[in-house]
Amino acid sequence: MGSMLKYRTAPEVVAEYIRDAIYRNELRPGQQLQQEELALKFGISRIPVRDALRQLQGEGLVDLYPNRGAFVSNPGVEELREVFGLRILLESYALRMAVPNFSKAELELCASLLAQLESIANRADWSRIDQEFHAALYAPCHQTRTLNLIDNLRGSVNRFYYLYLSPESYGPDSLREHRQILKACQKRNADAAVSALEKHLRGALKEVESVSLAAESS
Amino acid sequence: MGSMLKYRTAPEVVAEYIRDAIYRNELRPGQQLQQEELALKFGISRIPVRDALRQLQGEGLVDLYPNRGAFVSNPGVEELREVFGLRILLESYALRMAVPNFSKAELELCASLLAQLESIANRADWSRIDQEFHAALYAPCHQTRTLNLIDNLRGSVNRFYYLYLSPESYGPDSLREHRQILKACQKRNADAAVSALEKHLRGALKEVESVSLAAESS
DNA sequence: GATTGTATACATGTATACAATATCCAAAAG
DNA sequence: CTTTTGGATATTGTATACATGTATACAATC
Repeated sequence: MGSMLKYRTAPEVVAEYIRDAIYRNELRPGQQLQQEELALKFGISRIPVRDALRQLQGEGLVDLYPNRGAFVSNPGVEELREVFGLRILLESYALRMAVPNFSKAELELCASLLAQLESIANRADWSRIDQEFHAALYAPCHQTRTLNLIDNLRGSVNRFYYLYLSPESYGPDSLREHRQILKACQKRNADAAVSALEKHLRGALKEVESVSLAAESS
Repeated sequence: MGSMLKYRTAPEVVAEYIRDAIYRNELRPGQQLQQEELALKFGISRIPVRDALRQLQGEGLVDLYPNRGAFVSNPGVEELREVFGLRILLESYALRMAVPNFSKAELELCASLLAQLESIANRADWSRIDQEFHAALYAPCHQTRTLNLIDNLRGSVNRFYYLYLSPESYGPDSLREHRQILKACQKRNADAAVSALEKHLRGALKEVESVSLAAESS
């Protein structure tokens, strides 16, 4: 990490709030984000809010239209398919590099996160821990730009996964695949790990597709 | 600004200028970008300049340090290797999807750009046409986010390729590989095209590595 | 002499004020 | 009745002014 200063600037605070709210589906796709409203909420002026929105645009979470405003990005089915294609490509790439590097501690972290997932019912916690589990899987590849890209891609589509689906519907399959991935990592079997991960992502895409298609035709 | 072409907003104009200057190595890696100076240059205030810098940060061309300023990004050898790894992954992916889709017109565009490359001596033109040739190769995959990612990755490292090397040194190899790629596309041979592209990129990485290592040890 | 503390200059961060643009709705024309 | 047009309103875009943080140079201390 660049600096150890926990020093957080106003635009970062605002960006983090909006990002989190989008992840939680508190802010819905297509919804407008008004500068004045956000400025009032944080007791600041619109300038740092604009900085935050620019940053989020770079992450693909927000679309900016000149003189019209900022909107939570709302990808169609085609774009979702494209992003999932990229995720499969990049997450497989990162996982394959990570497998030979896993330390004992890193494997235990994954196992611990998986254990937490096994005993979770509510949507918000599942989403957060799921994210952490995947991040822990890829982290040992030690490539910061790659990890950032993966984070962005996951962030821009994962919210659809949790938008309408209940943990009961996606939980069992997802958990089984998670266990397969981790077991393969423990055995240092990169091919098996990647193969299980791909199945996992293709399953997620199918769920998201059905939800998204239903939403578009309404 | 004197004659404001209505085709873009001020931040975009500034961002494009800086981006282009970085590509041309007019602005060197590590160099500071002062808001006031840029504002004066364009006859505007610092606010739209700040917007432009935020945008460029998202593209990875500029690093922003709070209360200290904006600097042209200056990746080390490790990061260059990482980005080239990502480029090989993503550009191969895009090219493989593009090959079956090439129209006659698209193939002719590539051929025309290649012909221009054959007869170019100066560095700046080579860089621009080379960029266009590669863009034309991947465009038929019709995946906008993928193409944007590739553009960003190319932009953040390609400038090092043209920083110290003379066209005489990289021209011949590069041209031969370009011809191989295009020929394979014309024959709809995706494997051959991707294989030639990978060789091309690995060669470029080697050149950049030697330049960058020399610069770091100085 | 080297290191630490302090003052000054300068660049960045942000608030306020104003300008430009888009949106909305009512009134008029077809 | 539909379409168009004009202006009122709201929101974004930008300039100016002020506040805050950082770096450089110099003084004080060990």
